[in-house]
Amino acid sequence: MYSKEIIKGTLKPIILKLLQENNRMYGYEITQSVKELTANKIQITEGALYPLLHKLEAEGVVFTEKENIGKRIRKYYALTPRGKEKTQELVEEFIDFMSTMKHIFEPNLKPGYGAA
Amino acid sequence: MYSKEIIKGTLKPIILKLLQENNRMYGYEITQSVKELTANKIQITEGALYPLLHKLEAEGVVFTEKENIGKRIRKYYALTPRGKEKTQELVEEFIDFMSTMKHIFEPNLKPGYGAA
DNA sequence: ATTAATACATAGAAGTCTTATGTATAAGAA
DNA sequence: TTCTTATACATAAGACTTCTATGTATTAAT
Repeated sequence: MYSKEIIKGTLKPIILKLLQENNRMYGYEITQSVKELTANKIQITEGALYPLLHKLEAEGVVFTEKENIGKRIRKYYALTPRGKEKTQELVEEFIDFMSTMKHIFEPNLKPGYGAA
Repeated sequence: MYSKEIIKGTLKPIILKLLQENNRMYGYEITQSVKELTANKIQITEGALYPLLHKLEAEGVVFTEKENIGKRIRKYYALTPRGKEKTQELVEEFIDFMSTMKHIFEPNLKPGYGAA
């Protein structure tokens, strides 16, 4: 597990990137997906996830579909057309940002190496 | 300039990394250095920088030396021995974190490619 | 003479995420 | 069958980080 501070600011990009690749996902699925993808190094807490998903829905970035799984309700989230555009921009910005950070933290490597 | 949210959580790692490489730096120098290193994409605000430097000093991570430049006071910051250890850990964690993020955002690349 | 750059600092507000808590169903273990 | 764990949603209060705005003062440039 990474220290909390280091992860700040990455929640939204991660969620949107996952939705970009998976068409639709439900909250719990997102938490598990991130856990697996990061070998337990990042665990999204529900207290952070659900309010953010609600906010994204209110902003028109995602829309929801409810499904009944037995007696339980599952709420799927997917990107709206506008959400897809926003996500593409954010993902590109994030990749650029990581490239810049790499430049600071691994200055021995050639600039842009391994990045877009 | 990157959007504000994306930079969250990176201020401390960046500052400590710079101090690790430069022995000692003063506040304004840090802001300019980050500006140059990132081609104006990241500009550390003074309202974020100074309180953080003061906090790091209170925690024993950095110590200060004041110097008079003409009639102006310049306050240099440098890592304490303990600060050097902490910084090394944090820098390694950050590089690991970036590698994990790259794995999510550029899954077409081989894992660990270009990272430590 | 005025503006921009250098150089420090703090207060209040905004925003992000954590911790804690709550509800409820389904599956698996004892 | 009972208890625990996993699944699945949700919110409120607080901690923490960073921004915006403001303030002071010296030096360099126009």
